[in-house]
Amino acid sequence: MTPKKEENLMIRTRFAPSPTGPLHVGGVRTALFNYLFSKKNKGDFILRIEDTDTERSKKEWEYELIKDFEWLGINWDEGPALQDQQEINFKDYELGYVGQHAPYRQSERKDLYRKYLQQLIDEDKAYYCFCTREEVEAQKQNLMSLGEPPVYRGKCRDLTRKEAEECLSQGKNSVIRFRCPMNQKINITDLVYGKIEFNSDILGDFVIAKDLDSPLYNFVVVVDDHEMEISHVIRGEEHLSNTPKQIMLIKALDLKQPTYAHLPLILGTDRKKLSKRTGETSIAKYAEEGYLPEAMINFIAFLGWNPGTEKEIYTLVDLINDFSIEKIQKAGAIFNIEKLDWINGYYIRKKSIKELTDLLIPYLERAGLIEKRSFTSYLIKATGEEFGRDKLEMIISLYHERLKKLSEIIELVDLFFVSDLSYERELLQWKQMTKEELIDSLRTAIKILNDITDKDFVKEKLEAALMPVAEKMPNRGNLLWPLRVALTGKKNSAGPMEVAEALGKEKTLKRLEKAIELVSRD
RNA sequence: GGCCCUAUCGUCUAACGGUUAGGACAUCAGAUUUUCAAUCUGGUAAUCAGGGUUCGAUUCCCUGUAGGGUCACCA
Repeated sequence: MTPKKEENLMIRTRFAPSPTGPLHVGGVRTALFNYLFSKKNKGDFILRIEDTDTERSKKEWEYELIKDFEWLGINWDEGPALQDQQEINFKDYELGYVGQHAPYRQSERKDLYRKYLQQLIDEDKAYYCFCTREEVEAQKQNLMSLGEPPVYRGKCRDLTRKEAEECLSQGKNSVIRFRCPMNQKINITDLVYGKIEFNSDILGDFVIAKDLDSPLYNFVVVVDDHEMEISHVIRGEEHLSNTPKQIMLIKALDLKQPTYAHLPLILGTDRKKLSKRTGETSIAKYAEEGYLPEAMINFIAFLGWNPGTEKEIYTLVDLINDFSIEKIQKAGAIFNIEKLDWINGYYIRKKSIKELTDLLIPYLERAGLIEKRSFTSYLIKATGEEFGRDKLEMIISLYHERLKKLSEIIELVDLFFVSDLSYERELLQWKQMTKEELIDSLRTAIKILNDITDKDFVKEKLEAALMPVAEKMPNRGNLLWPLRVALTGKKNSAGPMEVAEALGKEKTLKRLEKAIELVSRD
């Protein structure tokens, strides 16, 4: 049992979420930094499920959380493991574990906690408290109004063991409090914030368990981090004020203190801790919106960290290579969605059309625009037409550079999947064109396009036929703008030739006729 | 209120105590365009305030100010 030297040097980090809701982007950042730090140092990254709060913890959130990390491409060396690699759904969800310290779910480690809890009680370092919540709350309010630290200074501290046992046997409601030593200096050397000193007086006798079988956060975290041999605790700054409590427990239990690194908060636009009030916080929602995992990783990594160079496009692997804890910022960082959009657009542009198409098909299907027919063919739901994968890729390529997030594809390409366009006739008009000029322009376009065979109905050929005529007009827009609007029904879109090609000759001409009809109508 | 943390363009940030305070996003202008996007070029824009220390502070120290976190039988 004597620890080997290598074990002491081993870097082991953990992310310890509680499955009480959707995974928060702040949680992702914490997990990411733990992951990067461990991988950078050839160490292990552990995922531990903190589900001691049985009221709020749900298996379903745990499942979602694991799926989210799978999506992000962050994996762990120890922790819950999906039973098989297959696509699973929540109904079939069952956990196995990988790693030497299983189980990794706190609800399954009760025996362990009880042992440590009992030890503290036996050594009189913890005691039963029978005060009611109301009493404690009133006391706290009173102390706050006096400007004193709002800590527990109750009477149960001095109960003899016998008195306590008596109350217990009477079935009185109780909690277990840590007998926190007074007037002790607690020094933390935080890897991000440096030296921080607390005085133990501000802690009071905090509650460490509801009963022997229901330990609470500050206690279990200490036990588990020790049992799992965590070397570095990297977590959000909101935990900084919990750290002295945990250190006091570590001392009482005579355990080894891990190294701490607290991460600055991710802020909303109101400069407060990011919350639903000021922006979307759930990583799954970002995935749904069509942000790419590599963009999320890249963006989140740069919230409170930078490599110190001007490079800012980073893959997960690059991040592992260049990550260093010294470069972590001390001040909170606002979650700047504009920059995220830019990074996401960048990664979208880096995708091949094939990859992008694969990513986009589910969005088109969900929007009810298309339906998959076979491996390479699809159905336009509005018209019943069948078309091939190559056509789909062609359409998507037109919008490759215009996409900031995947979900935007719908409003961009819907024009290819509807039978009738609807738009205001004013939109057809380019600059100061009269109604007659407009009709004339559309007729010209029809005439030119009609002469082109189906086979030659491709961008280059269309350009060759249309452009010379357009050049002769007072302004190219006189011909091209009405044509483009007639085909797309939109103020902004891809160019008219490529849209015409994607539409095909028949639909192109039909839409031009419709446009003339629309303009002529009185 | 107690304790703790923080402070450079609007935002994310760079700068051995010596730089015309740099970059990116956003924004503005120009180029390119039938529109939008993409791309290229250029511009606007910051050291919270006051004291020290120093030949010299964005940088070190103090005070103030402003923001934030936390004070659960949640994590």
